[in-house]
This record gives sequence, structure tokens and C-alpha cells, in this order.
Amino acid sequence: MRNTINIMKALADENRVRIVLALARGELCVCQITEMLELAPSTVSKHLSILKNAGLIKYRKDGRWIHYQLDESSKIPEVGSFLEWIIESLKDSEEVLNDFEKLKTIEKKSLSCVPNNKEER
Amino acid sequence: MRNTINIMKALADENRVRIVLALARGELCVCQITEMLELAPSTVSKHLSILKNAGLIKYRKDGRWIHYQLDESSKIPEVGSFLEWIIESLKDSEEVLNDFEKLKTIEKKSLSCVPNNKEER
DNA sequence: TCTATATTTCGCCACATAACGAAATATAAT
DNA sequence: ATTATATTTCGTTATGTGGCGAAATATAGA
Repeated sequence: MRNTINIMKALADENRVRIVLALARGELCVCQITEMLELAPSTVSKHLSILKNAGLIKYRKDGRWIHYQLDESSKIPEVGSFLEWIIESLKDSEEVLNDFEKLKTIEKKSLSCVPNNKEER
Repeated sequence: MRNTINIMKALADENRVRIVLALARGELCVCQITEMLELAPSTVSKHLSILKNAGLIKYRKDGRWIHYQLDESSKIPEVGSFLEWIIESLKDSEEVLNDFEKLKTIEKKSLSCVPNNKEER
């Protein structure tokens, strides 16, 4: 039950829900999430920490950049089916579609973490 | 999205999760829920109110008694599938099984709301 | 090494929340 | 009508939470 409560608590915040739905679209760097949410980097870092501790997301480092993705094969059994549920529930919601549009713009920008920007360096 | 966040917030509390799982077993009266949770009646009332406002439960009055049940055909679309998910996730958890045992004892007691007790009056 | 940048951690603050007891409300019994 | 009982609402308190800026940590570049 602790696992389930942790998942519920992790998702009891709109910004964290938005992060999860954005990650459902594909892996993102902290800086992209920060720009999408328009929050302080420290706030975003705290949100990501909560999601990670609930077993919902995982990360990989790439130099100074940290990329997060949904942990669909989490060692916590409930996570997989829960992510299916919430993504299905919200995939067409207005806020999520707005975030997707925003992410398209963010991905076009020359953020330092963007792969093609990196390759040109 | 508002609906989903409300559901997440409603379930971000262990006692409210326990209520939902107890109601999955069948309709209960406030007094039974209160005795199961071992909380003040006013606290239980507030928890039930939150669950009701999230669209997860509904009630019927029977004189002074109020019986609550899960609202599986809630007008909020996400509720049905969400309840399926959480019941499936927690049906075998220790805390929930303990509550079921407790409820068996409570149902044997002559609480004022118990139907056969009422019939004998 | 020093400087720059990305991210996390820490400390603080305003607001939210769960618990309780008291009061209010609703219903039944006498 | 008064008394009893079940439940809800209100007010208070202690604890939790989301946001921010500052400091710390991690990595890259000059």
C-alpha cells in the first residue's frame, strides 16, 4: 500500500502530472521541463525527485545534462498499469496538448542539451 | 485534467484509500467506517466529503443513517477505470485485508445501522 | 586553475491539509 | 415538546507541501 500512496501523492500536483504526460511523449532534459513549466529550476528539481522516489521516472546523465524518462518497467509493480491509466486519461486534455505545442517550440530552440546542437560543437 | 487531479488528491491519503477499498467490498454506513478507521466522526465525515466531491463515492440516507458506496458509474469519466486500477492494485495488501477482518467483526456487532438489528426493532 | 553552466540541496515562507473537539443540523423516540 | 442519536460543519492546531532564491555540487571549457 505504501507504494500506491506514494504514487497518489506524487501525482496530487498538477505540475508533476504535466511532467509525466510530457515524458510520455519522450525523454526530456531537466532544462526542457523547466522551460515548459516556467518554474524555478530548484522547484522542477524537487518535483522530479518526488516522481523518481515514487518509482515513476528514471534518469541518465549526459555530462552536465540529465535526461528523464518514464520508468515503465519500474521495479514497483503498480507503476506500469498506473502510467497506462493516467496517460490514457489525460492524453487529450487541453493542458497537455498545450504543453506538447510548447515542447515543439522548445525542441526547436538551441538549448544546450539538444542533440544536434551538441553534435555541432 | 481537473478531474484527474482531484482524484489523485482524494487518494493521496491512506485513510481515504482504506475507505475506498472497504467500500469495494460493499456499501457501508458512516458509523462502520468510523469504527474501522478508529478516527473521530468529524474526521471521517470530512474524508467522505472529499471522496464524494471527487466523484468517487455516492450516498443514500436511511433515517439518521447514511450509507456510502463506490460510484462506479460516476458522471466523471475517469472514475470507473481508476477504481478498477486501485482495487486491483491493493486488494491483497496487508492493510486492506486487516480492514476486511475488522469489518467482519464490526458487522457482527449490533450497530444501530445494521439491517437485522433494525428489523427487530 | 579559474570560469561557466546545469542541476540539486537547503532554508524560508505562505498556503494546504489531517486530526480533534465543539457546535450545528437532521432524524427518531418518548 | 424534549431528549437521544447520527452526521456534518466549524474553528483550532500541528504538520505537510509548493514556490522561490541562495548555496552547494557536478561537469565542461578556457
